Amino acid sequence: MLSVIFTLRVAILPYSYPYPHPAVTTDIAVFTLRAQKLQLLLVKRASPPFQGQWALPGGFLNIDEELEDCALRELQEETGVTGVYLEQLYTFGKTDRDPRERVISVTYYALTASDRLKVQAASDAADAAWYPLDDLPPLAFDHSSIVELAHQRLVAKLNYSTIAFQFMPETFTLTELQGVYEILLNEQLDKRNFRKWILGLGQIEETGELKRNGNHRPAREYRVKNPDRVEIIR
Amino acid sequence: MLSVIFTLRVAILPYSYPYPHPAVTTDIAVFTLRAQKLQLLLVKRASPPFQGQWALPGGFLNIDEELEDCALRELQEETGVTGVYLEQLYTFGKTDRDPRERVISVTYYALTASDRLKVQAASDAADAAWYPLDDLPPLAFDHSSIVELAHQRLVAKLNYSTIAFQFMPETFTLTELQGVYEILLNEQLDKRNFRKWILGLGQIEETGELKRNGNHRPAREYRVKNPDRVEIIR
DNA sequence: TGACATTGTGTATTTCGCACACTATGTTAA
DNA sequence: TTAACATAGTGTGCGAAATACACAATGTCA
Repeated sequence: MLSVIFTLRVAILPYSYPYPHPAVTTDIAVFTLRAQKLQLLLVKRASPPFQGQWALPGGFLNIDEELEDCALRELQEETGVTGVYLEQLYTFGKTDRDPRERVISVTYYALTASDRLKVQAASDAADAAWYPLDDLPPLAFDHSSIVELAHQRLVAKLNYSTIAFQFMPETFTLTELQGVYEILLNEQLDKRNFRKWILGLGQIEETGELKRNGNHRPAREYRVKNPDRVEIIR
Repeated sequence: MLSVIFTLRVAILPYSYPYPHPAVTTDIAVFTLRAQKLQLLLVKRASPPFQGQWALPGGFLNIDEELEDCALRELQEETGVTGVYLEQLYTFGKTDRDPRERVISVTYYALTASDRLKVQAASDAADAAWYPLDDLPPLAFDHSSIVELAHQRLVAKLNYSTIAFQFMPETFTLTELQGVYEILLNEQLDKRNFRKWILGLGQIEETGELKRNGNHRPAREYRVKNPDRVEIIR
């Protein structure tokens, strides 16, 4: 009839709290802008559960590894992506979120400029690819909730921080920057008001160069004064 | 000379990831307003490490327990406090944050009205008490960082949510409510502007009663329309 | 019934967000 | 060389919201 096999593993652990411990993972929602769309980095799962389904990059925490290092390592191992802006998002721990065992996932979201990217599936995943956020495949586990929360956080932060600069290449024009905000906010912005506002923040400066891009007037190039910090504004 | 005793415990665990798992705890920063001050709920540790030192209430997650339930349970067990407003804060996981073993702490912060409180040290703690936030004793582990972050979050939320209502008793006067904001923001507010603003939010309503409180004109009583929800405003 | 202590109220000013249209300039092709 | 092109770059006016500011109203208590 039906055989139920229940696997018991014996582990020798140096701890002082003699009760079963949950597994801890990190999962990362990496966003970028490609082809005028907000896109999300996914990996195809190489093994069960959810084998063959798309999921966020992520994996188990090593016992002597910092949480953030784990997120960056998994990202690198599974997708080859490095050098992203990373921020902790939320910790998901529903008892039934993983069929194998109790798993607590500390989730992060990350942003990166599309010109920095070399995505390639690495050892731990069968495949890695960018998907437009408005056209995602079904995701494994509770990863849809993670993505939704990450997207909310990202949009909320546009209004009171310089987080959008994380999507920009080293130099850019004001028109390009405005385009980024328009994609993220999903609405058209007024050119004069946008420029007044963004320059008023005092977070970008002219490079002195002009960017030529077609048979028309070239645009001034700007750079972010503090590209590695996300500043709180207002 | 010096004996180093290294305890190894053998655990039989039904999991599929054959590597050592960290312990997972929750810690909770509970705030209330007492004696015109923002105060924090602390417990005195009954056992090592940091035995006898003050710490946030909290403890180990049961393997089949939801994270939030764990926070509420530990709070109840260690301090007797129940019925608070609870929100996830951040997950702390530095490899060296606990001398015993690797511990990932999912932290929460909580708010409660001072009239709801019956604090008493329960089984798991030697003592429990409120301390003014501006006069805290040294805290165990990395709990100072947790408190600092929780306080930041609380103050930030005052500006764009109705979180301050969580400190109010069932009915209150506008003067009392203004006092709460003044304590939390640590600045004086203009009475007319405050009333215009707070009534404009449409989140409180008159009870119809008057509150007598001395030899002077009584004040109208108000209640929160939705006391269990924290609304995002603006 | 009058002194007291706190409640409750309005207006003027400044600041910020938002709507709105034309001139400037480098490129390219005739 | 010059004129058409395509995008870059710029200022002002209006309404809403935030802020500054002072006195009349009311229940209590002696």
